[in-house]
Amino acid sequence: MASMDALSESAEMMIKNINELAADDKRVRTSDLASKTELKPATVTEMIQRLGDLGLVDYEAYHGVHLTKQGQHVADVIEHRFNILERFLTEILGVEGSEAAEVACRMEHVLTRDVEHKLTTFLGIDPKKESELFCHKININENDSPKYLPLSNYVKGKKGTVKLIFEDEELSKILNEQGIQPGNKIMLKNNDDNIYSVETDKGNFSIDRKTASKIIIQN
Amino acid sequence: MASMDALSESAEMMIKNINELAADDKRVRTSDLASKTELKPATVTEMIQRLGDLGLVDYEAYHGVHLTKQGQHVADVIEHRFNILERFLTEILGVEGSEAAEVACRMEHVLTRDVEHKLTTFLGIDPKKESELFCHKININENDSPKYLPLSNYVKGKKGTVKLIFEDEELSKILNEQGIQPGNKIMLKNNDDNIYSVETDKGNFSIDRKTASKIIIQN
DNA sequence: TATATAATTTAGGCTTCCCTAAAAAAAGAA
DNA sequence: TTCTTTTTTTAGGGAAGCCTAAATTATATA
Repeated sequence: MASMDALSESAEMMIKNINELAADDKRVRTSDLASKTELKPATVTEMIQRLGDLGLVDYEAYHGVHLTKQGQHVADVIEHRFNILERFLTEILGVEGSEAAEVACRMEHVLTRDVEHKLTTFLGIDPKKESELFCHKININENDSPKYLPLSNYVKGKKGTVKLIFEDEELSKILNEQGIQPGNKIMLKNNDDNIYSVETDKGNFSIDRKTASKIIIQN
Repeated sequence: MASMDALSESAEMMIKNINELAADDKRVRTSDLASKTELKPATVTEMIQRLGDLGLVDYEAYHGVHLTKQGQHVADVIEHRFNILERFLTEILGVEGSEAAEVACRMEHVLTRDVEHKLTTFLGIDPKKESELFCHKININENDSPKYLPLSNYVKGKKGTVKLIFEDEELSKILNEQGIQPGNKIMLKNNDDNIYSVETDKGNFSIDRKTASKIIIQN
């Protein structure tokens, strides 16, 4: 197995792009890689020849490339690292989408396996179940006449839009980072006594009643 | 102000090392940089000449370098980024020390200012107070405005209110039974490495760092 | 002070990664 | 099928970063 650590960022990016352009089992063409990477065709040729020498890519002159088993493995690792970094940046830190993608794209090349695993676990994903990474879908159910209610009075299992958060800048900031901000959809998954379990597009978490009472929801 | 983004990782590393070797106002010698960076002296000369051309370093042939104001600024930013990344990796993710340092040292060059700020805030540090950055402890005074921190970062002996528990309904249930639920007061009695001893109104018990990192406390 | 030793720089070479321009091959059209 | 157009490769060049070996400058010592 090729030791990933030897690969440059450029080489890894080329592998990533080959992977993203690969449809069916079709070979990826130089010109497609050139436009995707914004490099000149001659540069792409040079790079894929190098990757060919490394056994990461099956290169045939004038007939494009496709990833070898080793190359595919590298691509998978990079994709995984990108995904968890992007999720961490957007869901935990609240970094805006396109910037998160850019930074994740730079960071993906310097993660170690250990850091990758620990970050994956931190995000609440079982590192063994790769599949979880790629499905974070949210069910949308349409509702009836608009009502404004504090989240503390809201209906279990119901989805609504955050309209207002009372006072407390510090609290707002924390809530914002978790996807609770005016305009966003959230769902009250469960509540008993003092605990309100909420699902937002940034994930799940729990808040107390007092906090919930400060969040006004429109269904 | 020099636009950081133009600098290569190598250049930034050289600036970082110059900064770390600078004592008093003494100029840093080529040979010292060579041994610290594990580069050959000729390579160091070449690099510091380039940095000189960029105005980041005051270079005088045969008499070493010292950072210009611009260079010092770059060094400060990098040091800051390294510190918060290292803290995040060790304190939040639980990455072992030397690996955390290595990864932080690679990542420090690809952070944007926004991500840097958000990560700093996440660690419970006010990004505006630079000074806090360099003291490895988080101090919370009685009269501070409310701060939200992961329990894994909280202050030993300090009482705070649980605000939020990330993810994982299973975990929430278990914690709830132990008195860790949003709205409740808890105290971090002690922590070493991976074990966090907590006192709640239901008694005392211990959790691991990973779990502690998912519990957000407000002082 | 003169000279030996140590530190530094210059000179020249190599690889990666980028480019442009020209040649070669493949694909499309007549 | 032949010829034109498009795609791809080759050839050659430049900057960044690394190197070794040789020349140069500074420093230490006799």
